Amino acid sequence: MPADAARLRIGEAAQRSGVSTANIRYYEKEALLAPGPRNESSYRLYSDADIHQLRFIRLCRAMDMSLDEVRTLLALDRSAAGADHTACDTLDEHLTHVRIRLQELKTLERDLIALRRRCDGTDGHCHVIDALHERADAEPVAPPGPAPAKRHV
Amino acid sequence: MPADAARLRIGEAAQRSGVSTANIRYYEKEALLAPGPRNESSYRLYSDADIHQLRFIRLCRAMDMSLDEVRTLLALDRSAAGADHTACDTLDEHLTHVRIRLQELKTLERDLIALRRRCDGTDGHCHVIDALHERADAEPVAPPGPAPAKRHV
DNA sequence: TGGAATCCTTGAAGTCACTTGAAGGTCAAG
DNA sequence: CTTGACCTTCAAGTGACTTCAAGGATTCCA
Repeated sequence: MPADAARLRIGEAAQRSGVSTANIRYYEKEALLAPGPRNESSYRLYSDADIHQLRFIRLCRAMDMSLDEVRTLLALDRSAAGADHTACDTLDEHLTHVRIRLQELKTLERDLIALRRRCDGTDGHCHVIDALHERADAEPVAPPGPAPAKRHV
Repeated sequence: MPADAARLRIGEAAQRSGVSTANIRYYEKEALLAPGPRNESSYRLYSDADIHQLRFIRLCRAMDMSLDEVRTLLALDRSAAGADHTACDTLDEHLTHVRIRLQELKTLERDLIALRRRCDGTDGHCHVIDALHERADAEPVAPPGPAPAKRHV
């Protein structure tokens, strides 16, 4: 047995993982972290491996993955992954989401800058709202298509 | 009186504005659209001005403004705006949000690409999860600071 | 005239990833 | 012996919606 794994209570686990105590409990409820041992007062106890897993989840979330995507990765991890490329597929899909969102935001930034300029006009007045009204009339309504599909990014 | 404003029922209002019927009712509940007249069967009826306002809201939402920001703009619009620059301030704040988010997503994209490369490795195996594990250990936990503050973008 | 399809109404609950709150048990220090 | 920091549970709140259930209105076709 390696140096006895110190069992931490949820507060310190939170500090070391960067995941709040409430959030840790939430992840347990959502089956992203298996329920572990408790002490005689029903306090949850966490091992280094648990801390690592929490940090893993936090990292994935920082990359804007959904909890479902994280669940997929964790499951792959447990069940002898490496052979197939499911993790890659998950990642590729996610990368696609991020890129689409990036494009949208870039367009958005341009739009907002254009809008903003209406305020610095020659007459010292703010025409931002006027501009929005003009565009509300000009904007085409989504063509036939069945709504642009929601993403989680 | 100008050419009698045709009063549309919610379905056609939805089609012309690009806002779903359920969403139109939601906006009414959230006071983004004042409750208008009904016909003898309690069907909501919408004017061209209502359609315009719905498109205005949709445009703002497409720009990732929160309903609160949109409410601010609508209120300014009603109450003789133009004199002051509150709309501009709202817009500037929003632009800042968008730019921060843009930076985050760019970093994210780089990270994901780096991660993805672990799959095309020389040994034909997928090391994406390995890479995530390494980073979970390496990542510093947030310093003292009081959490990074939530944004709505 | 009957009946099916399509529209409209309401209110309630579901979504996602959490956070916040209430009400209480446990434990160490002063 | 009390204070305060920690832990427990369950419930409800957040934003911006969507979806569901149950029923009334309208319209079309045979």
